[in-house]
Amino acid sequence: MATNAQRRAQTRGCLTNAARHLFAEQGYADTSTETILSGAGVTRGAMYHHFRNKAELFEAVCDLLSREAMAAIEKAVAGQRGSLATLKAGSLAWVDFMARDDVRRILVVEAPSVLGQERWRALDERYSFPLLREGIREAMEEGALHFSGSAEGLAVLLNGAMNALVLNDPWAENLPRLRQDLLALFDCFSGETP
Amino acid sequence: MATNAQRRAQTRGCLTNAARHLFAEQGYADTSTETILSGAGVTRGAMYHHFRNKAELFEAVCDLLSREAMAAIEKAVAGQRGSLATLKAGSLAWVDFMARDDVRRILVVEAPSVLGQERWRALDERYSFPLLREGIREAMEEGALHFSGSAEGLAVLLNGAMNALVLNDPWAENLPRLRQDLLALFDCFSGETP
DNA sequence: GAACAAAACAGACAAGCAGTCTGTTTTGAG
DNA sequence: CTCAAAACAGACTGCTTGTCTGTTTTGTTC
Repeated sequence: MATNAQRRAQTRGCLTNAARHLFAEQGYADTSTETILSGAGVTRGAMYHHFRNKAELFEAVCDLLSREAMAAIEKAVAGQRGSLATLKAGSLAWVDFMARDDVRRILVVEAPSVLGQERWRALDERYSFPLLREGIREAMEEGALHFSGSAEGLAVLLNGAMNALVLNDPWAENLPRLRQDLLALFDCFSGETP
Repeated sequence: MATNAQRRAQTRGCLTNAARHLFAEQGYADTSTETILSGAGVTRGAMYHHFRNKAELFEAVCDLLSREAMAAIEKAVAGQRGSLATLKAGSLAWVDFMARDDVRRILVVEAPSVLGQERWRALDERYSFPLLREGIREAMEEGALHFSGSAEGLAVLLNGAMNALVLNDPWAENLPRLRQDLLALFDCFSGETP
């Protein structure tokens, strides 16, 4: 007594939910589809009806996490005034979300390899990257940010810097210090001489 | 009529050489050990005598490429005068080396996932990262670089920025522009107002 | 240089895995 | 009510990795 759309959402939800936890714990390669199936209470046939292969299920998990990241950023940005403050708040929210063990493992460590460079890039382009790029562009146009290169280029560089911040700190022990360093980096563009 | 050391070097060399090309072409997961074995002209027993598993062979390839990267950096740095110029030249050499299709695929895209975050970090720490960190420290001490955060932190951020530069440009089509943006980023710390 | 040990190698083998395939049940449309 | 399509079930297959036992080659010691 369920509509097809409901059945679909239910099955896919169970799968992505079970998969996100298992991928986060054991990584993509060490998580067998069998385990996901029994964790989700779904059969093989059902899974391959909804996803072409294991990698596509992984991508669905990435989409899920990316949407959660967006929500976290938008929440952090909501109360901010001024393009630079907004940019900083959004960036810190992104870093804090990505630094979570499960998120980091899936979106930062495994995703490039599992999805391949292009699909990984497309994922970023679909979610957080435009936010960062437009935030930078806006701040530059308002004169709150000075950079002699392109806004797009600066966005790529800062995006990578934040990624590294997360990746170079396996247990988030240095996170507070690195967050400060990131803010210091932003200040280098805002006209404040250190 | 070969010494054990020679036999060892020969077999390991054949394996890492075959593996580096195959991993670069098809990625880690899609390259079977069978293919590597026949490509290297080595048997299964020999391979597992020298490497505990496939991942350890991959790590040997990473070490090989990292050493080549070091050589490229040291060559580029050789004729430079001044800590900032040295830092810039070394960084660009690193970027150019990493932007190579084979190197990027193995060291940037696949390595974090295959080695795991910690071993990947250890790899960086063993090779290029100390060079970058010490270059930055030196430039800061000489007053050629100004940054209100820590040298270590700035090294992490810049390292990530360069990584992203490579990763966000799948076919190196924007590399010249992004190289310029990277130099512009360095200038933000060198006291030059854009 | 013979005998013994250790390193290097060979290749058959087993367990596990991803994806396929055929058949069944459930929903939707007319 | 009927037929088509979506959703699901589960057996099955070919491939892959790592292991295991045995063989060859090198090194060492007397």
